[in-house]
Parts: sequence; C-alpha cells; structure tokens
Amino acid sequence: MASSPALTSPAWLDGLNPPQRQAVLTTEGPVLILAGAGTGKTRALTARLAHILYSRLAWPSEVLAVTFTNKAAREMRHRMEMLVGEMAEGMPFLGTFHAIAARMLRRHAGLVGLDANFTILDTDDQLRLLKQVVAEAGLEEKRWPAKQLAGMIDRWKNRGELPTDVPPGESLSFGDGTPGTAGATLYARYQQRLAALNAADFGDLLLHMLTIFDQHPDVLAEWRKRFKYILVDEYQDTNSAQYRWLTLLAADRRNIACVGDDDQSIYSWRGAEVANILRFEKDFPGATVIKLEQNYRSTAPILAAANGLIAHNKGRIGKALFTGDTSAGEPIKVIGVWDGPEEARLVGDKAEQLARDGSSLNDMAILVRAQFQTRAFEDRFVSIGLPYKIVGGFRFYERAEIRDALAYLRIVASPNDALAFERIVNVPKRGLGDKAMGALHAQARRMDRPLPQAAASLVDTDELTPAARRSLKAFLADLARWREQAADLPHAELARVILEESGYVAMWQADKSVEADGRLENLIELTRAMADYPSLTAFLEHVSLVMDNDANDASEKLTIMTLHAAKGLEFDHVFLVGWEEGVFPSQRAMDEGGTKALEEERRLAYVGITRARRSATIIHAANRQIYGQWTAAIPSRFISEIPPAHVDVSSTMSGGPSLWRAALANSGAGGDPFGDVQRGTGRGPGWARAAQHGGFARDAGGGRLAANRTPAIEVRASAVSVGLKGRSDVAVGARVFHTKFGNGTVTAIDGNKLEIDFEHAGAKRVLDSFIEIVG
DNA sequence: TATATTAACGTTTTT
DNA sequence: CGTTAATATA
Repeated sequence: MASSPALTSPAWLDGLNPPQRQAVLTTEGPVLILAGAGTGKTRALTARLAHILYSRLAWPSEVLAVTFTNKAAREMRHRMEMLVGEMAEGMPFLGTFHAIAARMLRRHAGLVGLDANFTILDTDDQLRLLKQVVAEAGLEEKRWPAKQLAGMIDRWKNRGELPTDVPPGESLSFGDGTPGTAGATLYARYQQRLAALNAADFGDLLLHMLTIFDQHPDVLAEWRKRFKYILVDEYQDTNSAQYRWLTLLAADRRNIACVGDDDQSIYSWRGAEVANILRFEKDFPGATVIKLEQNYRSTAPILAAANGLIAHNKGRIGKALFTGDTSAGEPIKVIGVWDGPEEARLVGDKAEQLARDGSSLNDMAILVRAQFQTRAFEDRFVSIGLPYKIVGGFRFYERAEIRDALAYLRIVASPNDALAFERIVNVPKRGLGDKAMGALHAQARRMDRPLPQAAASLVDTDELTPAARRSLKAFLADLARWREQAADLPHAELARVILEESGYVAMWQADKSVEADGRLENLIELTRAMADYPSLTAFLEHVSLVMDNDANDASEKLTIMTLHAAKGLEFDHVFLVGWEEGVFPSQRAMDEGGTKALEEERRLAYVGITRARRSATIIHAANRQIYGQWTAAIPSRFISEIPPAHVDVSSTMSGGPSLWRAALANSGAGGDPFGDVQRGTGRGPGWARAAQHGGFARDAGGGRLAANRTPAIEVRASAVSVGLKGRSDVAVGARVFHTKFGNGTVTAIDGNKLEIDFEHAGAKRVLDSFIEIVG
C-alpha cells in the first residue's frame, strides 16, 4: 500500500505538522532535528522509522536506532509496534548504546582479547576491582580513593581514550608521584585485570568497539554496509565515544538522523557533549536542520515562563516554543514558605485539593534537585496517608540479594568467573573469611589461573585449616552438582534449587531485620522473571544491561523524583520545590563548574517547567535543614529570571513577602528575596556559610516574626520543653494497623511518633494518631 | 570471625 | 541529622 501514490497520506503521517513531516520524509542524507520539549519528538521519530520500513527503504534489521535509557528504548519499541505491528519485533538494533554495542562486541570479542561470553561488570564490581588495583600499587585507599579513580577512568572512556591516550596532566592528578601510581598506569592495569577476568565494564562496551573499528577496517565496513539508516534519540546527551561510534558507522551512506535539544542537555557531568550538536553540521556538511518548535504539551504561560528563563543562557542554538492553544492557562505560581516541613505540608495540601477537584495523583509530580529533598515529603505523606512513589534509588539488579543470586548463577554458568566466585564463596557464611581468601588469592597468583581453579587445587593441600578445607570442598561439590543439573533443569528451576541448597534463602529467612522479607520477595521475583528468557545466558545478558525495577503497582500515586529523572516525562501538575540558592542552583555544581554549570542548572530548571501540562508551582523556603543544620535560604535566581507577567507570587508566611524581606534583613543572611543574590566566597557549601552568618534557627527575631505561623522551629522547641505527648495505649511490641501500610509491630516510641515494622511496607515512622491497635 | 562502636561524609545517574 | 564504611574489640 505504501508503494502506490495514494491521494491520502499514509497513516504514519496523520496529524503531523510540516516540520514533523519533513523530519519523517527526509530519509536520505544527514538530518539534525532540534526538537524542543513537548514538540512531538518521539512521535516524529517513530513515524520516521515506520516510514522507512513501510516504504521498503530498509529491512528492520538494517536500521540502527539508539537511545540512552532502556525506558526510552522500550517506549520507542512499544510505539513502533502500534504503528507497524510485528515488524518492530524484528528490529534487533533498536536499543541503548550499551546494549547494541554489547551485542556487536560479543561477535568480535576475540579481537580485543575477550571470549564471546565475557561478563559485563557493574559499578560495584568495577569498584571492587579498582580497590585491588589501588592497593597493589601501594597507595593508601584513604588518600587515593578507588572511587575517584573510577570516576577518572569513566571520564576517559567517555572520551574514547585508551590508557595511552590519557593526557599526562590528568593522569598525574591521581597517585603520589612515585612510578606506577599515576592514573593512566592504574587504568592500564585495570584493563589488564578486566581482560584476565574476561570482563568488560560499561565504558568498555563502546571503547572496545572503537578499538575494533580502528584496527579492523573489514569489521567496520561490514557494519557500515549493514546499517542503511541510523537514528539517534536524545542526541544532546551523547559523549565523545558515542559520537565517534556513530560517525564511524554513518560515514559511508550518511543516512543519519539525530534528534536532540541543546536546552535539555543536563548530563554534561557524565560526559555528554552538547558540542556534538554544533559539530554535526561540520562533520556532515549539507545536513538538513529541522526545528520542531510547536509545543503540544503545555499552556501558553508555562511556555512563556520556560522560554523567558532559558533565554538567560548564552550559546544556545536558539529555539522558541510556541503553542497553537490560545485558551489561557494559569500563570506559574511562586510560593514562599517558612521551611522545608511547611513546603511538604503545602504540597500535600495542594495535591489533595487537586485530587478532590478531579485530578489523578498519577498526573502530579514533585520534582526535586537532589535526592535528600525527598525525605521531607515522604515523612509528610506517610503521616497524612497520601499515596506517593519515589522514583530512583536502587535499581532491582543493584540490590545485594539480586547481585548475590546472580553471582551464584554466573559461577554456575561460567566456572572461571572469579568475581562471582569471590562474591558468594562466603555468603552465606561458610567459615571462609579473610584468611582463607588470602590463601586462595595467593594460590591463584602462583598458578596464574582464575580464583575458582586455585580453589580447586587448594582443597587437596594442607594450606587451609581443616575446617576451611572441608567447607570449601563441600562448596565446590555443590557447584559441580548444580552445573550437572543445569543441563536438564529449566533455568528458573535451577535458580531455585541453587538458592535453596546453597543456604542462601535460609540465610535471609533466619535474618530478623526488616528488609529480609522484601529481599526474599525480590528473589522470588527474580526466579519468576527468569522464566521469560530462553536460556540462562540470555537472562544474564539482559539483567546486566537492561533490567530495572518498574514498580508494578497500578494504584494511583503522586510521584516524587529528581529533575534529571523527569526528563522525557510530563504531568498535568508539577511542583518545583526547593528553588533556593545553594539547593537549586546547586552550590556544589556552581563551585565546581562556574558559569557553565550554572547554565546547566538553568537548563534543568527549563526541563522542570516544561514537564507541566497545566500548572507549575514553584516553591522556595526561607529556612532549610541541611545535614541537620538549620540554614537561612534565599530564593533561587531562576525565579527572578522568569518573566514577571507569567508569574503569580505569594507567600504562606504572615505579612507576605514584605515581612519576610524584613526577616531576611534582620537575620543578617542579607539580600532581598527577589533581588540580586549574594555570591558566597570561601570554602564549604554556601548554605553552611549562610548559617554561620546567623540564620533563623537560633535567631529570636526570626522566630518572633513568624510566631503566629507556628513555624517548625517553634514546634521543635516546644517538643523539647513540653514533650509531645504520645498516646498511652501503645507500647513497644504492640500489634497495630495503619490504613495505608497495613499490619505491623511497634518497635519504638518517640513522643507521638511510632516506629513500626510493617509486614508488607517495612519499617516506617508514623504518627500514632494514624494507627489502630489490633486485638 | 562476628559484632559493636566510631569516624567520615554528604549532587544530579545511565549503562 | 542519618547513613555508611572502616576500625576496634569480644
């Protein structure tokens, strides 16, 4: 049907505006699509793919479509399936940079000294290994943290630099100057260790491919021939290594389309180079540049606010979002509050109000700059029983019990996996501690063989204590038995057998800590998920690259997440909290990166505002507790950068902003809340400095000014002097019921707050007024 | 070897 | 203030 020149346009072009249409139809030659927030970027991208496939310009396997996150890849695959049906399933090269590079690397692993079944290390394994490398070099771990070296190596790999390419100055910024301790030397040693372990870290997946492309033109030619069309999403987030990988692959046909938004570049600290956008037209002369500027998401005031804010950045490509929707929207609300707890209270109230007015909690989000800000909201929402979810934190496969279970599976699947062996050889406790492991390592070095082989040779010598020898022998026998069983048991079943027989499940069953139950559930979930994969190795590949924990809970919840995590999402109502100097823009970012960092913070603010479909509420607090210290805070400069016409300013403090202005002047923190902002000098975080100048916390004047608002500080004071009266009918050990968390047991009482170990929700602190006593 | 105490530290985060 | 990691002790 696509081949006949129909009068009506094909289905995938329906409803596209002219630039979107151009983005879909310009299939030949390099294309740079600058797509602002909410301009239908993903829609155009998927339509472009559909167009290429339906017009028979290429087979699904001849298209390379890269994204950054698994979430984005899944989303694209999902939307492709809606457009082109089962054709999308045949797209083997739709995925993240890392997943695709890993798939390619498995095919050519031998060219960089790896086996095709190499293991992919996560950051935890990586750090463990680097600690060994640092220790071997004779460096003090305290003075030269492996974590710092990990960061440096990561940066180098992001730039596509091998140990020999590292700039000497950077190399010498690690190590004490004695030979063999420089950063690049340790980097080289780390690579040797990886090779010996038949392992690659995330950065290697791309870097090894670059090495292979450089040294084996035939391999590069093969891939160039294969990919007729290349498509890149979130292009502003590409790092140098990814850029090179892309340009190498695209060089022949030059059918590469990159979609990005320089104003949404918020990952430069992770190696992303916005400059890649500007480079594109240089490296691909004659590229078609298409701008998507019509926003289909937000109201006019929200867009005007976002445009006005981002206009303060220099060096933009320049883009202005507009909306076809002329119906007026409400202006952005800016609300000043007394402190963090009040901020949480206010947002809770507003969310409940919106919910009463018919909005779903799923359509609301609280966006924070940093993870520590989530706690205040969590505390508040727990006590008022408002359902919420916090996005971020540990991913499923990063949890200790999952990593342990995977290590068991890995050592069974690949007997020489030294890291897996080391991780679980004494988990659960088998009496093989530091001493026994030291002997094993020594033996491995002597034999120049992987640790598991050294273990096998050591059971028959008398180097270990009889107890340790017996224990190790039993463990190796277990491993051998499981490997035999692997042949005829389905892999999910095998996993259950291993976890059971190894005593790993028993270990958690015996654990009386609050997390134990959750961990056991996670293990069950793991074995359940395994069934979805054809083989153990397929599952292991998937889990190291792609698995994450989507909370599969359909109930309505208010989302709390970082601004970074919010990119690509949208909500009807967005709460932008903690807009204070030092918090947002983050002091640390500004201390480290100067103007460049400030601009990135501003882009973050832009991302935040443009998440909102209908309403955006910015909140700033006059006082905030950071690291347990009360600190006076000044409203973020970003607030004053939003065109006033689109802002509605208010304050929950009595007397409004003017009184607060007086309070600020009194406190010595200085500065007019809406005026220019003082720049801190000296060392340490800005907020800590401000506190030393005398914040509100210990300032009687500040307290008095707002006394009729019963600020949290006053409440705290009274809590100390009077003591918050808890109810007298609960005691530690009492069985209680909470409407949200269900049944639990009281583990501690602190005034009117109870610490309860809930059967399903885990340990929480809740107000005693929200619980009922059971039985 | 396992547990208790203390010191340090404290953005953003994907793969 | 709370958490985690490293160290001291039973």
